[in-house]
Amino acid sequence: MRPTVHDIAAAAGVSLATVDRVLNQRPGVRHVTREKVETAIRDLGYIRDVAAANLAKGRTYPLVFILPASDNSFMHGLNAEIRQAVLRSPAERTDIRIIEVPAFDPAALVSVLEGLSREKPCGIAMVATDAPEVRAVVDRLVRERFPIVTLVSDLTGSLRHHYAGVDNIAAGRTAARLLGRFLGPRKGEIAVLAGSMLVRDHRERLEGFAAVMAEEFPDLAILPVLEGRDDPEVAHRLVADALGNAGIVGIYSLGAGNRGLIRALKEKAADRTLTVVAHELTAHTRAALIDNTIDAILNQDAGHEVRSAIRILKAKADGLAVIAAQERIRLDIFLKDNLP
Amino acid sequence: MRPTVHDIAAAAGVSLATVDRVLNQRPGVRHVTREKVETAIRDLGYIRDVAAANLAKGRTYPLVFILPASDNSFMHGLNAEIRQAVLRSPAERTDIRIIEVPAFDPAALVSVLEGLSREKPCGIAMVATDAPEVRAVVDRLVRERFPIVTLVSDLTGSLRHHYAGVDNIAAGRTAARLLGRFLGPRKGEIAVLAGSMLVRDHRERLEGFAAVMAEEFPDLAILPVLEGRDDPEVAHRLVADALGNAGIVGIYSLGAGNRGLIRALKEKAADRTLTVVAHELTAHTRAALIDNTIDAILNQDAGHEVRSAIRILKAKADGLAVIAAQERIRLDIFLKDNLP
DNA sequence: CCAAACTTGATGTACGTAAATCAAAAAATC
DNA sequence: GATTTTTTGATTTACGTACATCAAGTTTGG
Repeated sequence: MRPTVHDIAAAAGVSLATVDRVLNQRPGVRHVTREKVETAIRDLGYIRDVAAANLAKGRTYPLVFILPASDNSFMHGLNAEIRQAVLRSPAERTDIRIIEVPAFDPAALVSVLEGLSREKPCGIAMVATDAPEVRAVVDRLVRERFPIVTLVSDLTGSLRHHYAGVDNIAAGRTAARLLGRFLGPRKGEIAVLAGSMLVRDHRERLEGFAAVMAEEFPDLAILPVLEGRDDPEVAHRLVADALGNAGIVGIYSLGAGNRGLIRALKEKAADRTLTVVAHELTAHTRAALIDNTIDAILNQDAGHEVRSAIRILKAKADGLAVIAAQERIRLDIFLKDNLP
Repeated sequence: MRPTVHDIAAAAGVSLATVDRVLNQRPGVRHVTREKVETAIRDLGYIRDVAAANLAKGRTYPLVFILPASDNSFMHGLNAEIRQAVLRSPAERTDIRIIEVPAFDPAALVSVLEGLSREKPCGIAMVATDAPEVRAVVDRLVRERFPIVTLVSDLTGSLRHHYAGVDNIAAGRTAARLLGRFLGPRKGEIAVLAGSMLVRDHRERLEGFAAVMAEEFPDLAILPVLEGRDDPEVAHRLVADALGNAGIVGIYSLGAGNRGLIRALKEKAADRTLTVVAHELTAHTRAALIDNTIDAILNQDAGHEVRSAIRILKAKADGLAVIAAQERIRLDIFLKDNLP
């Protein structure tokens, strides 16, 4: 059997109360006594039974998820996954609240975060908007000992404890290689459809994409980025216009709004053999992959991101370790053959 | 607060002891009383606190992993992941034992399984050897209420509760599409290196591969399968020989023993532009992907498989639900840009 | 050396469930 | 209606930890 508090008390020659004081870092223990207890803990390999401790404490984990109020499939999916997690709350002792903030609005995000510092949740997961003032509040909250993880979009250079999302530079690079390899010896131009170059993940995807294109596929030229604002209508118009250019052989869609892209492709390019790589698996992109309108989809598993964020926040709140490999968010590549 | 046993006792107008009898399916409760209690449970939305229950029971989960004693990187990796899980045992209340059986030996597997039926573990995870007699014992054990999951290699048509592994037909199909698309307009022959056609997962990969090749890439012909017995030396010899054929433009390696494949490629095909798709990410295949000897790697995450198997066995033992999406084992596709 | 401050022990209750025991009540059997 | 059997209640202990209280012990400082 694994050792209990009683065993350490006996081993250290102190009372249960003293062991408790050491374990929970309560005052009133002399330095030498504390060391005796800590030695016993190490020697016996004592590990606190978190389940029993939580039971005794009646602990719950109040968590807050901060999401941009964006009306696209991916954010809807992310929201749905968090609501799934809410359903599991009783079993997981979590108490999850979702706060929506206007998208691309650092000030709004900052004020929400400042409100939270009063409310004392035991963890915050946020889709970060990349701005200095956001970084500043996040750093302050981390210093005040709030566990914070960024979700989907990171806040590089901040003190956030963890990023639950994909490596977007790698995603862009992968898209470039897929597109380049699929096109083989063909030469021509590549159209890139993004949401907005103000969003860090989109910038990073483009950066990775452009890098590999330049290094390895010099016969393919990237056209100026089309900013579709993650809006299907805008995307449709931009892509339909762009397809007037007969030199386009491939498209990389690195943001949302793929519904518009797909419609434009079906209207204007049914007769052309375009190679298309898009991000985010939704009902629309899935159908387009199956009917060969899209050739490959890169995806991040929103469910995994949410579950991972929760696990990490709980672990941080308890000062426990996590299984690193389990928390790595993969870049999923879907061809029509390996769809889930 | 969520309701406790006390609340249902009060609501049903019975004593705590009776609630306990109902919850734990102990005898000595009249039918009508049992129904009263069950109604109260539903009405109040009572959920048993598994942590408290496990604490009270002093429950541990004795689990058994049965693996083939194969000396290849993948099985070593799988073994290592299980040992990692053993290290987490205290926190997870598991008690994991690994049993190795001779590979490809249904009789050995059967006798181990029969031995287990006496020992009463609360769950069994096994890399299945696909044979009728194995299916028979598995079905018998499942009927005797042992939770069983197959790992890596499935036992189709048996009553096993779950399969923690990838869809190998989809894997083969994906490999074919990658190879076909990467080769583009090139015509020629494709060499396939397998471990053994006696193993179900290898047969399935080939089946999926051949299907897509036939449907979509008629200019590429599949050569007779090279059976490398998952052994680097054998694989090396077979591939080196095969490369005498100048018509080969691509290789699909669907088993283990890739070290031999890679060496053969470097010796005999450094000057040729072969397209190569291989399975399983190891130190060797990773290096080969980076230096362009291999173009894509398909992988199954052994760590995920092990953790998933454990979660599922525990859930089955407690009669609880699992998060289906979390337990789906992805087919990972790695290009040199999205390596972990 | 005495008082104040600090340190430690002893003890009890709680968390939500499991499981056992024994007594009492109800139902079924004759 | 008495007897046996079944059902139910009441109560207790336990799991491993948290946390509070109070008494007793040990150090300090003056």
